[in-house]
Amino acid sequence: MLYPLSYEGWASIRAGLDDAPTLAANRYAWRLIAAIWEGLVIQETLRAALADAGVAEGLDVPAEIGLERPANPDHGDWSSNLAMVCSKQVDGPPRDLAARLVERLGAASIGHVRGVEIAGPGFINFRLDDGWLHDVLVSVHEAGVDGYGRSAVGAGRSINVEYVSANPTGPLHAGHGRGAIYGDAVASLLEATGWDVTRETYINDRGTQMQTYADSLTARAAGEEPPEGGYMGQYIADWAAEMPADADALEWGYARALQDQREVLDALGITFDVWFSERSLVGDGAIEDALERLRAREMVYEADGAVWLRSTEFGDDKDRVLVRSNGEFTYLTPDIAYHAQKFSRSDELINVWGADHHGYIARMKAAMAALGQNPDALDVRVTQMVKLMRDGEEVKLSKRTGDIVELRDVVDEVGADATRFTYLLQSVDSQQTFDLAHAASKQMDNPVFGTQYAHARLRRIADVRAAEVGVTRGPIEDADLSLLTQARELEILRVLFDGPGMVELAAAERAPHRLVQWVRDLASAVNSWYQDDECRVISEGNSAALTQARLQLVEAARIGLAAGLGILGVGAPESMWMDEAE
RNA sequence: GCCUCCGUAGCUCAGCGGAAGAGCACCUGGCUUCGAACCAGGUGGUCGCAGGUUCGAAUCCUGCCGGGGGCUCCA
Repeated sequence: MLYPLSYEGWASIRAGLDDAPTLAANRYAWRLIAAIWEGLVIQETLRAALADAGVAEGLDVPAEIGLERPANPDHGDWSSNLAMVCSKQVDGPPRDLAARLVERLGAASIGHVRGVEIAGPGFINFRLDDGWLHDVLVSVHEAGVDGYGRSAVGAGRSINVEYVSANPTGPLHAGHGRGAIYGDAVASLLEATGWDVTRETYINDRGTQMQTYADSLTARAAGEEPPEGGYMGQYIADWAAEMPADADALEWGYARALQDQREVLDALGITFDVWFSERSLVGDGAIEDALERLRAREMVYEADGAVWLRSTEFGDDKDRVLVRSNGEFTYLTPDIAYHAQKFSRSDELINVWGADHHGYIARMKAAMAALGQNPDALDVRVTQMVKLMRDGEEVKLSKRTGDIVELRDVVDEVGADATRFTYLLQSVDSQQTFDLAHAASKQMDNPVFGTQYAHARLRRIADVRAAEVGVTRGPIEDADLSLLTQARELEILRVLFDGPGMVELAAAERAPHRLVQWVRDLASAVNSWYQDDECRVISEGNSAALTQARLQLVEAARIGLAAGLGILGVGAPESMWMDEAE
């Protein structure tokens, strides 16, 4: 590993590992070791130093010492709130405690730290030399596109991510798209952090809506209007025209709808490990088994000729019917069996549902609790609605479905990468306005374009421009990275430092938009750097060593963009010339 | 009525316990130089309102106001 660790807290590592009074320092020593192992070490070095200072000051040091990179450069490179958090433990204002801590810190020599100061209500601000950022560059190279941002925090745990789960009675619409791409990105984030992930979708291929769908197809095939309450979209007529005269309308229509859905999902790069058929639960008696388990636990009762689940005992508003008085299951019952089955395959479950299913969460969690499962191991994520716009006007109609916009139309109009990226731009907690024209735009005001463009620019420098002047990037060990001193060069490295933490955060929060935000930040840093004459990679005024150092930076930034986009399922193009893109 | 999401710059939205942000729009400036499909600078905000918790609240809690969604022996 490439970190010349000058922090003398190493002494405390050796001395303190079995020294009970310095348990806190001990904990930080181990964290420091782990950080060195993972390559990004500066944060834990500072934490270990702060922990030592705190322990020496007699403080009960918190398990997670607050340490962040302030947005305002006046506040230094790193900033800690330790003195404020611990001020209750001692007499006097936080700034005084901070002063004592800083004094103790000064005694140690901490790698890359040039100065420590107290600011505001008691922040301890560290100023570092640029070397810590050059270390970042090396670690990015070592990780590469396939390793950068990835970690093992979820290792050893399995998780099932269920998304899309649409009725096989027609095409997917734009609302499905949000859940589909969100679920897929969450699955990728969890994979990137070491989880054993199953991507799964549930097919509601049983029940009354299938018969309604079949009746609608049959009616259209006979040249009639669909029955009352039937499916009215133009696609029904189109598909009916394709349907062979002797086909079973339900089975044929089922296959047709599934094929249609699969095509769009394929176009978006979404593939499932498991397509779970609701019917299969009937075949293997899983529904009856689940009911039996609930009965055995005395979680059901009969009333008014129906079978009820005591879901109110687990926080639901009301008890829920499992078997109607006419003897049929409600929608809930097979779904309970399905979730129980998923729990037999994975440690944890994530469901991605549309906002209209929000009210369903409490009863499903209650059902899991009634079965003896931990309801907290079922994480239901709800995606708020999407409104489609084009040039400021709402788009409501689709060619085939009549009343809703098909996902296929979105992909056809803006392309798969832009569709994915645009859906992922915002938190799924907020309603989204998806402007089709904007998402397809080939200008910097479109974040998709700006990000991919940044990657293409880097490729152009590294592959084309360097070759034109007969330069190739050598081994990073031979590069003098200390030549990278320009503000915009260092800014790229700062953003690259944040990447792995952002992936971890985005995975933990199931919030891909956090990673999107980071990728945009990196692209923005790259695009600014690119236009800066002081940062030119290929230039007559540059020494060979400077060119080499900058080529290493180009590759690191490229790795960051490609890895981030890769986890999001968005392409990192080598070129974006219009004629090549079309 | 109950549950839930949202309310931050003119617009679209991040930030969700630590020292108010981005893009667009608007104003100004920059192409004989790695792609100006670009870049830089500037204007612009009592973070819906009122209490509370905290050394510290856009961020947590409570109540209200405004908007979306849901409350079915539908799926």
